[in-house]
Amino acid sequence: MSLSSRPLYLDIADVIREKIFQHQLKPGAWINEKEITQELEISRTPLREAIKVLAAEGLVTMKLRRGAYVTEVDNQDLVNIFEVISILEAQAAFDIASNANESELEQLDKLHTRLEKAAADRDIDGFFELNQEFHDLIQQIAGNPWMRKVIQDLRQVLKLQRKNSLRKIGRVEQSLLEHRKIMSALIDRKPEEAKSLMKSHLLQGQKAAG
Amino acid sequence: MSLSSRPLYLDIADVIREKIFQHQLKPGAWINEKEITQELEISRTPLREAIKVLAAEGLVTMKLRRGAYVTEVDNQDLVNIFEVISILEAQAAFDIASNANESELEQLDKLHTRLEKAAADRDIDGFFELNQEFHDLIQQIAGNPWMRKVIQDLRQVLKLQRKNSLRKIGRVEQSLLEHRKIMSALIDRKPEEAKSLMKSHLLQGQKAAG
DNA sequence: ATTCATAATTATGCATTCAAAATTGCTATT
DNA sequence: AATAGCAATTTTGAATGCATAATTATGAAT
Repeated sequence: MSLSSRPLYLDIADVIREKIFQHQLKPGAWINEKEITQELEISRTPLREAIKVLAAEGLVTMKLRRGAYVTEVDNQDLVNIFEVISILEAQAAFDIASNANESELEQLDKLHTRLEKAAADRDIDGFFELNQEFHDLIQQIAGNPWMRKVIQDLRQVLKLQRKNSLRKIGRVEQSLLEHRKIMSALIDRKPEEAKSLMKSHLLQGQKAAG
Repeated sequence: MSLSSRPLYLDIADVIREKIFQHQLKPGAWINEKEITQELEISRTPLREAIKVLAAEGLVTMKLRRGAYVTEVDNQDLVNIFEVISILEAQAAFDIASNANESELEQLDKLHTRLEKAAADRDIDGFFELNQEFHDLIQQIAGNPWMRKVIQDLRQVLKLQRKNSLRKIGRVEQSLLEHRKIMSALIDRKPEEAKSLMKSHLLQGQKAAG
């Protein structure tokens, strides 16, 4: 075998990450190495390397001599993480309003249209996915890969907590409204407005989650 | 033995991290596993786990089937990293000016005094260390551990590039001047001023480095 | 001497093994 | 029946072993 194009531990990290997001492994749960090695038919070596990667991402927490546990985030963590994300994404929105070219704005607008459709269809899961995509596209266009990585990692940690704010009644509509305003500010090239709209949009999301 | 209070791979990560910062391992250099295992008299297993931790921190870069290399940061990386740091630290300064208590401000002031002394003594290395401490204390007091972690990781990556801006003539004095102003803004409880001073302070540092 | 092909060496990725610590289960005592 | 102490089991942390890919060395042909 082993003509794989990427090392096994990365694939394993992906599998575990998914298990965590699907809540097959819930926050606080112990990660049973033996069980996973048997299920995936691998040895403990790449599994343990994968766990270290997830620990660095903040998804799991290592305890000395007692293995790895899915990270539990409390309300204070949510507040703190949202603070970082909102500051950075607000800046990204500012940068895009200032510097993005037309085709980039068009990409955003297209994605936004799909977001509108998902909302109209009451497709909450689809909306959630597209929402993530939207925010990541903003990072992509803003063009700071380090910022993007920081936000991706933090958004992952947010996903640990499944009381997805979008499930609150009215939140999808509210969120969409905010998105529309942000899009307008970007297209109209109003950096300061885009920035403050994005910031309050994210802080709204936090309030809805908390 | 092995009545150690922390797992071996963390110690090993520390050793390699130091080697990187001391430029014993220079950016772009291949990390020779065998050499390190022999030098530290350990096996490859914890070493490889340590390398994964460093990779997650951004200090080393893995290449499939050809091992790990010390990360090389180019000028664009510097710009991007400084952007993230400056945005976040500016916010932290804002928060401190708004919310820190007297004893916290005193701690900062004390550290600042030591910074002044190092500068007066022309102790550039000491100044560098204390400067790091100062910025980290700000994070500590601002009280957002997620933000602190993000900044710590990014600052580490900055340290890869040794053309330490403080070695430029006049930069220590300039930096000190900026610090003084920041301290004043904090003590005078002027959040907006602290924020913008901190931001320009960090962007100055970037310019000096670039 | 240079280049190409091939053999030898080395390094990586992963599996297996081993030792020490932690957990669980059992027995004896009250 | 509850608990303390000890034995058995499980699990973690780390070392060793092995297969394959990558690199280097060797040598033949031009």
